[in-house]
Amino acid sequence: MRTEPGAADGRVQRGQERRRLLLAAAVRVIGRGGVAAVTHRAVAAEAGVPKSVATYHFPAVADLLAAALRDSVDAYATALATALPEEYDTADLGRYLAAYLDEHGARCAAEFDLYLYAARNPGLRPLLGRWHGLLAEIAGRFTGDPVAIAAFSAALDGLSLQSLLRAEPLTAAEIQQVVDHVLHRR
Amino acid sequence: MRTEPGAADGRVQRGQERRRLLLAAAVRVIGRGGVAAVTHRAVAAEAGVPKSVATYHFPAVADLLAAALRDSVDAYATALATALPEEYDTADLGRYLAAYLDEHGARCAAEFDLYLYAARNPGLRPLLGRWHGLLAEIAGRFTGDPVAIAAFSAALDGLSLQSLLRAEPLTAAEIQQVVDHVLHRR
DNA sequence: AAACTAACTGGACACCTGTCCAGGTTTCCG
DNA sequence: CGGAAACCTGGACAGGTGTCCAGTTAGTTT
Repeated sequence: MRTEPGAADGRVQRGQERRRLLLAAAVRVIGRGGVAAVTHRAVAAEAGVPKSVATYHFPAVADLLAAALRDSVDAYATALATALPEEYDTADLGRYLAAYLDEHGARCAAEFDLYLYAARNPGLRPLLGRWHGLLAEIAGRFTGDPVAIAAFSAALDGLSLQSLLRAEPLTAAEIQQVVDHVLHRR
Repeated sequence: MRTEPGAADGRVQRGQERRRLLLAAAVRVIGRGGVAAVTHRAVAAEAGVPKSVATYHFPAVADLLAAALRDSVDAYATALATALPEEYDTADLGRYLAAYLDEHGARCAAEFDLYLYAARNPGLRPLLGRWHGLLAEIAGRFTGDPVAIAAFSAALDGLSLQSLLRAEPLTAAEIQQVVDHVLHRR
């Protein structure tokens, strides 16, 4: 029987699973030590696989970082889509972001690190279009004003970043207050 | 004649001048390749001095990064203080930030990189208190509302960050629009 | 002028890194 | 069943890195 290109394959399937394992490990490594800490060896050790597995799936370290960025944006988008109810208000948003910052601070730091990495590698910037599109779509649920959307998007990025520098992460109430303010809802 | 401790000294003076030279070089290196690119050798080469000069003034690379962070915040604060008139409005603010992002994008990227570095090294966080104080002070000129101040601070950070990812940096008008919006001035 | 000391320097060391590679294993297709 | 293909692996190599150090220079003080 003929298999379509990219169809199910025991080898390929296990390979791609290991690939995902490596990318998850990479994000943890970045969260701990920044993009600088990403090496084939460190990521492989974090994933609990031999070093060569990393060099096989990602011949160069840059490939690993690019894939981690893509994967990271994807993961955030899907997580957001499944965690928020169909109809949500700014309180839901505040709760979700606060929980994310509290539980996954390292992951959030990793995302910003990859963000800056993309800023210095223009070839990667298109990958972030989806991220900004997501922010704009969320803001679009509350307002049609393009300036308000831009302000919302900037404020969310800024809030997340500032949260990383505080001893205690931001609370849901703090986030909601700022979001409501930015959306002119008070 | 007796010299006070820390008084003018030919050796010390030249030494501190060279120290500043190294820190400026470090920021350029970070702007180009991120914190990861900071090595004694790379910074010394960028500054045009022998490698040992860097290791003498900053025994460990971590010392170099900490000093670069402190220096960077200081430089930004003084630059802002001298570039803005005594009384300024949001248009002045937009113009200043737009010019900064346009001319010193790499430096701005370096600041965010150090920002994240500090997030992962809690001992450095106090150095950023001055930065946030500065933002709060600026916002305080336009409003007394603490939520508006927080929103302003987050939006400025977010705007700067997003500007780094665009093909063309943000314009003064775009920045002013968002700032006015966040300050509820329209 | 002599002692003192901060600043400077090149070199050395062990360690870690990216990348490549030749060979091995498992799975799948014809 | 046989070959192809994707995966996996340990090792090797050259090159870059942090850090230390003994020795030198040149202001400053006494």
